[in-house]
Amino acid sequence: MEEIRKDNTEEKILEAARTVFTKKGMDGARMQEIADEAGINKALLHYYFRSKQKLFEAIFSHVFKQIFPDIRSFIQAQKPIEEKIKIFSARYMELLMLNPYLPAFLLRELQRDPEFLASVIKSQGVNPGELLTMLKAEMGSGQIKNMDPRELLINLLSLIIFPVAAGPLLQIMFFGDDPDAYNEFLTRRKETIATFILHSILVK
Amino acid sequence: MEEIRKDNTEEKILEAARTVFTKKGMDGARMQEIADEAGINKALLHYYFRSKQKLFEAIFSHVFKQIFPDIRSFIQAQKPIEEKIKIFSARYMELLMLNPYLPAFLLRELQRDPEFLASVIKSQGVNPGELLTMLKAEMGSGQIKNMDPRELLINLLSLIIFPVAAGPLLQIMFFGDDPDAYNEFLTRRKETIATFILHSILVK
DNA sequence: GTCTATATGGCGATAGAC
DNA sequence: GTCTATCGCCATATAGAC
Repeated sequence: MEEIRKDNTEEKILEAARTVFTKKGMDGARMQEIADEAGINKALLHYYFRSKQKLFEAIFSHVFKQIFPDIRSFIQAQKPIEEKIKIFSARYMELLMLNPYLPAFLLRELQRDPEFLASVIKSQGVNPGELLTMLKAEMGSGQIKNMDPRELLINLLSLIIFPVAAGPLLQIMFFGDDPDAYNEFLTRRKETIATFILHSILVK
Repeated sequence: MEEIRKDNTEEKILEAARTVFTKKGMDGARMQEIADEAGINKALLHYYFRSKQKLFEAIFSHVFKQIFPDIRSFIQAQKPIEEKIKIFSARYMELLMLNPYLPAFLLRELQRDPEFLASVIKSQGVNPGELLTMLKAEMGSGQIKNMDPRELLINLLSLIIFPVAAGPLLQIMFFGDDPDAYNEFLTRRKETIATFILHSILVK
């Protein structure tokens, strides 16, 4: 259910703020730069959003919603666990490759203001419980090895998110600073991550 | 080979700057806060390090050296690959658990100024080539499955680094915001990461 | 709603006494 | 080497015309 981005000023501000904040972070972003990006002036930013903090919070909540999307749309309940993990990896990698700044942005800001993070989590009702219950059920039915489902989920998230978050570094160190080569590597991972995980958890 | 931290002013500044910079980042850090942490005044910071930028660069280089430590001290050449991976995981996790701010700090700053990052990498002569060659040799001798050694290494780093970098978030979402529970989880990973990896790559 | 002009505060950096 | 006092700039935020 995609929101329709209207061509009004508020939407232009939100899009500009998203661009600048995710790249520079709260501390590094400048209201002037956001205004330039939106093609307006600083005063108008304060007219629509009272302060930089308020504007940031709007962006953060939106980004958070995006990076913790509705899990049910990823994982259809009737498919076998192999399929679920394959689909989840591929879709999530695609999402991050389209928004490569998001992971590092989130990691940065959750360290800067953990209390605000906690409030966002609460207000948005993120419930990993459902996902963990599904994994536990798969373990109970003998499809995959018995383990702490949190560990499995965190392993999966690590393999997907870290290579994007650390992209600039890994690209330089392992791929001769060639963006195309690194993007190909990330694209391959859409499949290899699932393979890698499944080799570890499938009951032989 | 640990440097002896002398009790002189320069060392006090470096330690204070490290504390503040790794927690707040370059943009969020304040010279006043560093001075307070060091028990001196702002002017003295500029006396020892000309500018905030210079002080930051000193800290960044030091931290970078720490997080890309001499690999040879981790991995003794005569041991089997299973042992090498176990030792590497455990030692690296210990290092990060003692310095939980480092991963997020590095991820933040490498995005802020990729060119400075590249210059640090060059000047410090980081050579993952040696490590990749070792992995490739293990594959050639049939110990582990044939794959892109970069993929294996990046998977290993992902599983180690991400859970620390995203610690504050994962702790809230999966561990009832209990720091002790989360630390126990990380401690368990010192072993489970190696197990997880080895299940995927060992030739049966 | 949108703009220009300006107030207000904070921060990096320096001057200069000791 | 270490301090106090201060400069000068820049960023957020507001006042007020249109």
